Amino acid sequence: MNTGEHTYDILGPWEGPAVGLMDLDAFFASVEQLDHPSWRGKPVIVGGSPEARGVVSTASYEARPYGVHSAMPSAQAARLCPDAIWTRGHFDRYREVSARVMAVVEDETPYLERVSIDEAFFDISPGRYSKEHPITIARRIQERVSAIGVTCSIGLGCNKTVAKIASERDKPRGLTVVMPGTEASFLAPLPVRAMSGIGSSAERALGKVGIHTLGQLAAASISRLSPIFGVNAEAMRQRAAGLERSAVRPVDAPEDVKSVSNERTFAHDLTERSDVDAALALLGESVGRRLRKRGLAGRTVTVKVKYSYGSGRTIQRKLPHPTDDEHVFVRVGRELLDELWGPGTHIRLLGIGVSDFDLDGGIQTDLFCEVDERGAMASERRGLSVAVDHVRERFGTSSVTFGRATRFSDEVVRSDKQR
DNA sequence: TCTGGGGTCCTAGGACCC
DNA sequence: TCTGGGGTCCTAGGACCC
Repeated sequence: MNTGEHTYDILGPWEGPAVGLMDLDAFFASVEQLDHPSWRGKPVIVGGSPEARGVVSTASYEARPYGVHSAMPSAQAARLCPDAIWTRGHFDRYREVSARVMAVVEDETPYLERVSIDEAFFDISPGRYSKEHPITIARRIQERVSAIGVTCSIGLGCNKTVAKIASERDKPRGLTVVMPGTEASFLAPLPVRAMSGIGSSAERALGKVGIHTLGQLAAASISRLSPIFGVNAEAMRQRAAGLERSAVRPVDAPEDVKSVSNERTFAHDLTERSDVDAALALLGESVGRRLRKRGLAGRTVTVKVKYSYGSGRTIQRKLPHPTDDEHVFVRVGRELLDELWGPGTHIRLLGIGVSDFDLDGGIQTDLFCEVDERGAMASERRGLSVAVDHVRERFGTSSVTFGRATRFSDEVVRSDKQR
């Protein structure tokens, strides 16, 4: 529990809305420590390998004093903290723990808005669902989450912007409360970058017109903000002033997916077109499997490339019919690649994605099979894809690989093991 | 040994239609 | 015979988030 200026042990009355933001502390690393008791109390880093141009996804609190943090290149993290325990991560397990945590919060209030695997807003305004004091509920959420084996920090305030910023004040295991009526003075001295939605680009643009703090942003004229935020200028000003009123909106994550994609940065640039095609097939397999698992079929195929000299391109094409079959969308992906490929091309990153979903993937795909001139073949291939998915579920991802993808797959495994 | 792998949302221009 | 305007679809790219 925080003992700082924004925490209150004596519960005064709470007037108006109460919104919380729960953030799981060093979540991926904490799950690893939960699952590996011998890793507890030691620096643990979840991320890509230092040899393969990886970056840090999450560093445990034991690793942070060494200067290791999220998004840092793994090579740098390995130099700073040579004794760290490294893992690439176990995302199915993280999803499982996350679901249990979210169920705890949802048990306290049905007004839950999951924003990522380790974060959620919740509305605990007195009288809306429970009459209990918001601070009482927030403390109980922290206790109940701890019982699962991970910890969380919570920010509590009158709206989402305030709750989010408060949650970052005191980690891990912090509870930071901004009492109603104090939000303007809480926000005013903070740098504009503290507010979500303002990244490096907006920060730079605001700096050029002399706006550095949220207080200055709250006091700025719309004519000064419009060139930077466009139609959102008024909303951003309101948020900076502590006046945001956007609702906590319950979202069921699975049905809300807008796109499914897979991309990879290679330890060594790809320079042979045959390797690129094989890589695309392998990336596409995972996309197809995830689409079928969720019952999604999409109409737009996107291919993404980053070249060795840093610049990147995306290119997409709309299909006549939605598909969840990688044999279909990888073939389109290869055609799109023709436009990004030329002599001497060095590819550092390659990705493929499917978006623009129809409501019912399965039925739409069957329609596709009927109208396609090679419909029978497409239907057979689909049966094969589903069968392969089942084998993978039981025996692991590397148990089945198609023709040309095999060579690429071996190379990936080798480079992963160089560490 | 400098920069990942998911995503979402917005903008802007061209094509095309009426 | 020379130029309007609105609407929608498609595509590429940028900003931002965890």
